[in-house]
Amino acid sequence: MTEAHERKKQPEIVRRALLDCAAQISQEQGLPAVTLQAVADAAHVTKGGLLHHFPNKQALVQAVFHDLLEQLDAQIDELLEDDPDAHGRFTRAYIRAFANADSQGASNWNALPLSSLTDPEMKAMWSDWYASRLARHAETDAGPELGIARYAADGLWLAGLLEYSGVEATGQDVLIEQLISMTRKT
Amino acid sequence: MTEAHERKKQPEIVRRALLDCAAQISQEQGLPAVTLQAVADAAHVTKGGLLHHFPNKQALVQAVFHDLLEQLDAQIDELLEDDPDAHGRFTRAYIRAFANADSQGASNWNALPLSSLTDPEMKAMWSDWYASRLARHAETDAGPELGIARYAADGLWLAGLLEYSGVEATGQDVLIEQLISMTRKT
DNA sequence: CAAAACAAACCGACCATCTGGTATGTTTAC
DNA sequence: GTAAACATACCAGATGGTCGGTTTGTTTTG
Repeated sequence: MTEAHERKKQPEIVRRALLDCAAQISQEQGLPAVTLQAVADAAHVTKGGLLHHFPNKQALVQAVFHDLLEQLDAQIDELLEDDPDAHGRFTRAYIRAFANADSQGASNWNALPLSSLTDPEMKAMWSDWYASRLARHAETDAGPELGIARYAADGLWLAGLLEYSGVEATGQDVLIEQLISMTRKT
Repeated sequence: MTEAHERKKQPEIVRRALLDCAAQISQEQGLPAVTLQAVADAAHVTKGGLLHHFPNKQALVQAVFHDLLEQLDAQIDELLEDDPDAHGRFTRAYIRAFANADSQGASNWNALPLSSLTDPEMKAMWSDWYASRLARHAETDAGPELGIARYAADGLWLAGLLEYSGVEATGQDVLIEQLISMTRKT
């Protein structure tokens, strides 16, 4: 993204740029548009340079996915800290994280996770993350009501991608708050 | 799919075969595997023959999507008839339809709808269908609780695709019944 | 009713383009 | 000076799509 030029030979910066550019292309034009050439061009590197950082395309895409997962993980941790209520704490953070990912423009959290269903390894990545996270919060976030709330958050996020983007955004905040209230102890 | 051979020059059958084969390939190997050649081979037609029925690949994929939408629509209508309770009738049918699409093997209802987020036209197809259907059942299926139930159904369906397929299928039926109960009048 | 005329259904070869990937060279950092 | 960080050149394969032609079905005509 940012002109990672001028400064010479800074592999970590280049690597970051590659990840960011790949994520952006994926969200703006869909995963099929994420070609080695396109990513390399966007990051002001040649295809050879790209393939120096990632041995093949699969590795690149998976790295992007892993990166997004880490961002999500971090954001959830952040939200967890600001929540005094114990019961359903993780579920609330989960809901809010996906709500942000949906509405805010800063989200690279679109096409990739969906299209990743094709790739078994990425499927496993998500499954593992979700399972481990759920295990960690078993004491506060078990129970079917909370599970439904999380599923609804997924559905809401999915719906956000399907809308004409913009239309009928009204009422979404209300729905999210209603989901949050579902996580409170009855 | 079926040997649409022997019987000569039956365009409607060939067209159906092409749609079915494309749908099957898409669900078994993901949408990127849906190539003109692959679909044509599977339907025992040449690429030229395929392109006689569909002017280009986009038209083919959109036709498949349209077809799946019609199937969903029909199944929902079926479920609607067997439901004596008025309030939340559509929402229950929606939930059950997606639950079936998820668990049953007969579902071609996987990769395509997801990957279709790339294509604006298919996005619109879904949006339009959903909006019109919602308008038709405005009197029985308005209200945020029912909306949440539907969103949760979406999320549940999505989760079904992400699982290792098989593991933890337990409890899913319970969750669905819980969703159904959410649609009853309070 | 048969044959000609037309149109639809389908085939097979071909092509321009793009894709991921390799192999090899050149530059920079330590 | 040596190893990492890149660039350049190149390729083999696949993909979507076009085009001319052939087969099959339908309609028209005498």
